[in-house]
Amino acid sequence: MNFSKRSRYGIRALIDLAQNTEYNCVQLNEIADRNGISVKYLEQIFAALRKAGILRSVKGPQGGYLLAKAPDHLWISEVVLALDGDYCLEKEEARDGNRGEAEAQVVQSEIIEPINRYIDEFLNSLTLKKLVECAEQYKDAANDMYYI
Amino acid sequence: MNFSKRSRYGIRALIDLAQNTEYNCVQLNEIADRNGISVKYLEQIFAALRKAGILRSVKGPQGGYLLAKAPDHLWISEVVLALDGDYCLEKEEARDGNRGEAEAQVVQSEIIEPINRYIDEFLNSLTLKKLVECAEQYKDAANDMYYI
DNA sequence: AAAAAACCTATTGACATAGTAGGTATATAG
DNA sequence: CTATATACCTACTATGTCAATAGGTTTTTT
Repeated sequence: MNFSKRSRYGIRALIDLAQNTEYNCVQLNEIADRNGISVKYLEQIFAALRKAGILRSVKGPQGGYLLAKAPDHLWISEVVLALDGDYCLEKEEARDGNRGEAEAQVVQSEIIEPINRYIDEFLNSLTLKKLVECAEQYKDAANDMYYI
Repeated sequence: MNFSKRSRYGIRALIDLAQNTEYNCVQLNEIADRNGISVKYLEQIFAALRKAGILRSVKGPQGGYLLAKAPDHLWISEVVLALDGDYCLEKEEARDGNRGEAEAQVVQSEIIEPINRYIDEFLNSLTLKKLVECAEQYKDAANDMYYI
């Protein structure tokens, strides 16, 4: 049970991008560098985000990436879906016919489904904007530490 | 993001065991057979459950397995922990020093931790007894279908 | 003594993940 | 118009985990 690096890096990179864009695009290698992520790996991640309509890109010198949506209309569920495919836990089914069907059904309805529902609702209510605000708070707090 | 077969099979087998024990032990191969699970694989699963103090075993003819605890005192979190180790999502950390530390921290505190908390509380409040009751309800419902 | 059960350890095949490598295409700046 | 900076594309690889299989040994009952 885990969250892939792909999604984690993608989300971190989007937070970074949202913070550093000033109507202009931001270069992928800058983002990769600021976050300690392999450039080549982040390329693949951004390709998927672009295909999903989450990012827009500009080629050539001074090119880079832009958010295709406002951060408060970009849900984290979309991002995870674009990067990892369906994040729901796999359905539990008895192998053949009805041997152990009741038991499999119970695992499905009493464990898998409730967890799926929670994660789905949770990621569907979380926007990039929220995460960016948190990152700013965190940075402010870290800065304050220096001045005490 | 998924639940392992190991845990799924383990839980299903425990539901079966709880339903079929009558103060006597139940043979592993019967459980495996009833649930369409490989005997050899279930052996490994039961070995782990025994080491975790969830099952007791009796060797020799007429031997088999018994629950080591009452079903209403056996939490599903224990079972998953015994079979898969820690089921919490891995911690998100910036790779080196503080490059991207704020972003990594946000992923950790705003995504990973809330999901972990939910799953932990959920599995910690779910007992085997509850699952057995559900399985019985499900079987009754399936039986009723025949008589309509 | 034979058989039935648990118990133990090693091996395997398939697959996914995380990353690397080496290029091509396109737009801008000079 | 050429060099360069950027995105874009496809293939490959190393590692590890999961799900199972295989082939035994040990213990206890009958």
